[in-house]
Amino acid sequence: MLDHRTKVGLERRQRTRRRLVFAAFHLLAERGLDAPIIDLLIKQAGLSRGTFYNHFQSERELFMAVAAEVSVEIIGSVDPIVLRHESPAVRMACGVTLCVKLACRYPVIARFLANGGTQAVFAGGSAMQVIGREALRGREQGLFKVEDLSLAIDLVLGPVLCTFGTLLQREIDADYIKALVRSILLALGLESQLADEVSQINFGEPEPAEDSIFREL
Amino acid sequence: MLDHRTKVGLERRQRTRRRLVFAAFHLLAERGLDAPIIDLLIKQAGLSRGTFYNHFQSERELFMAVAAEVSVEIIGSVDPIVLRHESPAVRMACGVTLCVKLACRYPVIARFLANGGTQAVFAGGSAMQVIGREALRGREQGLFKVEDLSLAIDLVLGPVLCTFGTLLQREIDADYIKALVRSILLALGLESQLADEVSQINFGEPEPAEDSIFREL
Amino acid sequence: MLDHRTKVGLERRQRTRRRLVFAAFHLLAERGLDAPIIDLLIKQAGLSRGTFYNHFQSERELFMAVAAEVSVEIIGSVDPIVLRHESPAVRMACGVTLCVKLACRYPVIARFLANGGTQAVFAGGSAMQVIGREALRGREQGLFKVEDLSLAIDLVLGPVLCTFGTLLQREIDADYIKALVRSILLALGLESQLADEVSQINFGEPEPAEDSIFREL
Amino acid sequence: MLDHRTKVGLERRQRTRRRLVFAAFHLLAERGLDAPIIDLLIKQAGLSRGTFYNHFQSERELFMAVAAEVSVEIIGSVDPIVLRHESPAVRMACGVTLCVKLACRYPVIARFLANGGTQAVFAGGSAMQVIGREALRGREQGLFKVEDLSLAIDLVLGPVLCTFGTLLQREIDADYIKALVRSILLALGLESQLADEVSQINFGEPEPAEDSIFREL
DNA sequence: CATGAATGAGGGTTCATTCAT
DNA sequence: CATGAATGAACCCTCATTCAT
Repeated sequence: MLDHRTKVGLERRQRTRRRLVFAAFHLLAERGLDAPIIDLLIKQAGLSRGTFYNHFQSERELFMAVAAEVSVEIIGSVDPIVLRHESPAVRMACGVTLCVKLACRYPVIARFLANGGTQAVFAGGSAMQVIGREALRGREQGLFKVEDLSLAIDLVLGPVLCTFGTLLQREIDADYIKALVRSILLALGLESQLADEVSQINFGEPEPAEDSIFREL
Repeated sequence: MLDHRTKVGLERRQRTRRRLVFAAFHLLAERGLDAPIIDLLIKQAGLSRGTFYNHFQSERELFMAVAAEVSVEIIGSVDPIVLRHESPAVRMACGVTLCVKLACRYPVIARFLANGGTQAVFAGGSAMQVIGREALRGREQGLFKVEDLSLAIDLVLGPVLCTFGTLLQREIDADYIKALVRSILLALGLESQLADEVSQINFGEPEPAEDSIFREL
Repeated sequence: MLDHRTKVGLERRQRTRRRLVFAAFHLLAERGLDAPIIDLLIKQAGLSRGTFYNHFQSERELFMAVAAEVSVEIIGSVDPIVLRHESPAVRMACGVTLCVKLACRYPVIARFLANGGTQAVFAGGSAMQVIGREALRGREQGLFKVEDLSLAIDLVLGPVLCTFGTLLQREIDADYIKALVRSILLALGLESQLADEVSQINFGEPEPAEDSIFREL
Repeated sequence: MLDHRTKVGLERRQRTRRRLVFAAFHLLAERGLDAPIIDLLIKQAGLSRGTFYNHFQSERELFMAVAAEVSVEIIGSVDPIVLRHESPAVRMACGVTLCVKLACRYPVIARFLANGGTQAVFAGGSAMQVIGREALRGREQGLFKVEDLSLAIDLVLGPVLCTFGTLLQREIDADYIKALVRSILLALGLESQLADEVSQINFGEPEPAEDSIFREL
């Protein structure tokens, strides 16, 4: 009996928290990471100030939660598909392709990360970890030639983040993405012919969760 | 007589404005582009609130002025040396190398651009123009293979901006820069062997003006 | 339970708002309608800056609220007594008499309206409506001879506002008011003998609410 | 020789001062008596800040100078014509008529006095003196019945100032002015028939000086 | 645990006035 | 006597956070 009440309460709490993170993500994407959002946030979420502070001790904490959630959901939409492949080169291509496709389908992601830049990526964290993982394996297998791991990450992350900026200003199509992927693989030192082949693979679509925070308001 | 007075006044005005831009640049780099800085700014510049608003109608206008000045001074320190070379590949290598070296010598530049990301680069403007110029020539000469101009720019700008973030966290040496340059040239589609050769050239040092805003406080 | 909490909150809010309007009215009367008053206002009301802006979006909005409240309270103190009479001439006499008496008892009213002049009266609004109402009826009954309604209003409002200025500089007694009333009625075209009679009526005293904003600080 | 130089200098000084008063008058009328005007003022007058402060010690002093000048010029445009008549009643009618006509021709006057209300009139000063003069004579000759001099002034000034407000909102014609004059005379206690006759007199037009500050910019 | 009224430090901006040239 | 760069007190307003109910 008490267990039940506790459980119901916890679920409700989680739902409320999610509503806040969802609304905050869209507001931060739209208005920038330093914009004041609490007033609008609680309005959009239909909650009171007090409730907000019951869930997050500060605005900063909210931002961290959003960045983490964005990170988790991107990885969650992309990595399971990436892991179906073996070769680090294919995996890297797959990851980049699906991330950009995801951002095309939900431009709010591009806006959030373009606005937030480094800050947002670092706060989220896991992106770098995943890129690093494949960069390392690729080097071990002699596919990639870049020695320095952090350089390898920059070579992937830099163009992808810039592409987010680009796709907010004009349509980008499958060919654009393929060219981007090919260039990134070349930058990492993959042989030209391999890069050509790998960048031509069709990786399907990213698969965000049903109730993803990326969905439109 | 009147000319003299006018001239003295104008010079004075220019000096004051420069003091403001100088101090603002360092503060924005340190505290982020959205941080409130006017209070500290006028304190550091040793000027009054009113003086600030005699020179800039708003904080935003100050930011634009700083971004423009940063852009002008970077280009001014780098482009004259870049233009001594002929080949677009060499020029691109030279430009990237000198920019990163400049940021190594004056990390405040890295901080400003890493913090400001896209915003700061766009506001300044000229960087993209210069990259675009060489990307175009390189393609015309069959050196680079990337069709889309904005993609080419992203492939250069992205890794460089990320490198600015990296050099704030740890030392990066000449080899790191060479590896970066080589990767960027590869990404643009330059032949592997050429990329190797070009990235080995020694481009000397950037030459910022004596009274550059980059100098330490 | 929830109703109770809501009700208590609302009452509290209303009390706070009233404190702000009250203090603002006295400050505006003392220092003029264009004077900066927020600092003193919140000090006198014992409230914080934020509270002020929770109740009024801007200083202008505060002024409008004060003007409206002044208008409502003057009408509320005077009109019920005016309406006990039938004849437009008597009503007009009654209204003018009671308004001037009210201003004599609470010179802060005179100060507010003398300072604010037209602006304050217009913003409040209702004064002109009430005067217009009686001017119209008086003309319909052939008592007043002034054709143009706005002229009729000016003939009443002008002298009364000037009288507010006068009573701030020297005492004015019942006879002064009677002379004023008589002159206004004559100006409107009332027959001389009637004007004499009507201006001799004793109209008692205005009856402001207990917690009127007119009361002294 | 020196006399000549001195004289030329003084004349220049007077012209400069006049330019300032002229521009200030129009700005104050347009933007209100509490509006900041110095920046625009010196711009419109084509003078420097320093020059302004060579002529007026403070903004307040400028305002006083403008109010005085307005007063002098109104009286100067109207009183010479008023004094052609003998009867206080006719003179009062003449003065009111010409003042209102003047404000119709130069609405900037109405704006200045409507905005400034009592303040502007008092600061200027002389209006009340002239009205008082005729009110007194009229009473001595048994034409007017109002005992209290300041009440008499209020009965004239009040409606006239209100009329200034009215003429800013809609056209007023000769009949409107005649009705206004008639009402004012009645208010002062003039016999009805006389009031009718006097208010029908055609008083011509006010005669402002060639270089009056009232002229359009 | 929810509510929303109240808080107040902190920010950007204005503008009358001064003063070195 | 003219100039206009510089001054700084004073102002309006925001918004993250607290806390009594």
